Amino acid sequence: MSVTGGRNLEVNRASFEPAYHQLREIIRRQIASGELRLGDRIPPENELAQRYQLSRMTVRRALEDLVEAGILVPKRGLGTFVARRLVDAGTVRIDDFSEEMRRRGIPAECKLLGVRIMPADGNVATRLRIDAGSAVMLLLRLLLVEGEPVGIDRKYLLYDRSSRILESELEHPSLPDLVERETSGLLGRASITVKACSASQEDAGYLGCAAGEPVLVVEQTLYLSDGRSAGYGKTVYRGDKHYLTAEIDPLGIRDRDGGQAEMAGILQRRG
Amino acid sequence: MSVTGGRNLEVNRASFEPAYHQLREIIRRQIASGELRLGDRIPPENELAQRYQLSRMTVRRALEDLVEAGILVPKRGLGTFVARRLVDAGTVRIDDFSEEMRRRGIPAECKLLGVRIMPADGNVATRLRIDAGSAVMLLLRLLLVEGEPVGIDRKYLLYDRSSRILESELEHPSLPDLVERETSGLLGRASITVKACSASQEDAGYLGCAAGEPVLVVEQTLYLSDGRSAGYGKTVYRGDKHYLTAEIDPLGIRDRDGGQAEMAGILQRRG
DNA sequence: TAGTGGTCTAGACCACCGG
DNA sequence: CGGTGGTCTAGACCACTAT
Repeated sequence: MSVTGGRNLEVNRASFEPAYHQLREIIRRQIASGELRLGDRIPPENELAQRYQLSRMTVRRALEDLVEAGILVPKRGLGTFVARRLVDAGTVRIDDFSEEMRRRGIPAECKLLGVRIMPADGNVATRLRIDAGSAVMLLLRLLLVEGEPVGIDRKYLLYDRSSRILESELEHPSLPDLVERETSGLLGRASITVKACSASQEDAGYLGCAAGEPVLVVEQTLYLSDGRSAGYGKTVYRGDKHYLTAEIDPLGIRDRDGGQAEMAGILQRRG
Repeated sequence: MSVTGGRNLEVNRASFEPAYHQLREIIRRQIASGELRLGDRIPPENELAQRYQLSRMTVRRALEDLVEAGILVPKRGLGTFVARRLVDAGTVRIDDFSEEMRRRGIPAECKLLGVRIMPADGNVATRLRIDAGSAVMLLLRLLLVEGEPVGIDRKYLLYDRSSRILESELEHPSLPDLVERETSGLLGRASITVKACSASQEDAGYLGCAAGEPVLVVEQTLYLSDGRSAGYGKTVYRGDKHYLTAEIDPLGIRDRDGGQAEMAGILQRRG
């Protein structure tokens, strides 16, 4: 209680928690509590080093994480400032259905309806950059929650007759999984789109709804490093049964529990 | 041409480009070219330091960026490895319409249709965690591309009669913009959902389509650090005229032009 | 000019992991 | 055990910014 007047404002060098973790959380708490306000300049790195008895490199390591998270904004020659905007836009993570449901804690199943070798139609051929009619492999899966279909998933791969797909590996395949198993070459780039459409007659049949009902469509195309396409996936979700969601919480306010800094993980991925 | 046989494999200390930038790009190029393959172990940090005549801390600074991007995976006691999976899921950035169109390079307009003080209906009241019927402020904007409406945007704010909204500031407001202007307090957390719905009669009128047509709905709720809600935005896009999209390109393969490492920016945000 | 962040060094000790 | 990455130090020089 000597210097600024708060608690938890010193770095405990005896702790197993790295010093830069501790300093990072101290600063984060100072922002969350209002002790540091949006747009404020924080003390210079040298001052923080003196204040907390750390080397400047260690102080920088602490600030680095907060800068990466968009919470601090360094300005050369001027100082480091608390961002004026902690929450701006957001990002929605696109996972394969099984993964997403696991993340959300919702019990879900995937039912493999079939694996077929078939000629590519126009859309698939365009996506895979092959001639229409070329042989492609299709994996068709029904996505269910509580036994009710919520989505129908199609994954198309360039057909290579030398490959052997193991049935046992098809339970929860993500598109990258499949492509990596089927293709030699570096999987380097991907493209994603999310849109709203009307359910086709065929999809409505799978989904147990009427044709024309709104569906959420997530498409993913994967490319190899040489520019070739490697795989195309299209997942069609019933609009009334599935949605995408994300939480943005840069200061870890939701998870605050007064305990030690176990919320450090929040910084690791911005999502 | 003394050591490993490629070009561009030395760090030029006379360059203005930081050494860690150069080493990072060397390693990235080695992965993109196949010289380093997925799952490979890269040389230990001490070896890289010797090889490129850098200190170990500088080597670590170079690797740090690649680890953050998910391209390298360090394992304590074992070494640092090229990730087996460079492209897994992806993230779709959710921007305000104007921002998103600017990013995509599509000319677009926003037309403010009105600002109203009105009682909150059930949905809005729930989102803002207030009683139904409480006064809220609504900003209604029509989103257009080439003069055609593609979306209708509603932003709801807790109404504070002490505030003065300037008409001139309402052209391209994002929800965080508005909330910050209207609310005192730290804007600390946000929640986003993306779903497919049928156009309501009212929205169909704005969008120039039939009621029941599929629409893409993006909802955003902002919270203050004390847990109160601060703003709720709902943007309804014509399903046939607007979609969300993202490109994932961890190795910068799309942008490679053979020139110097001007593609460094790719690492800065995973998006 | 003085102060700031950006980069870099040449060490150090540690925890972890395989053999 | 030896090698690896994780952390940390106490300096250094630089480019940038404001005054």
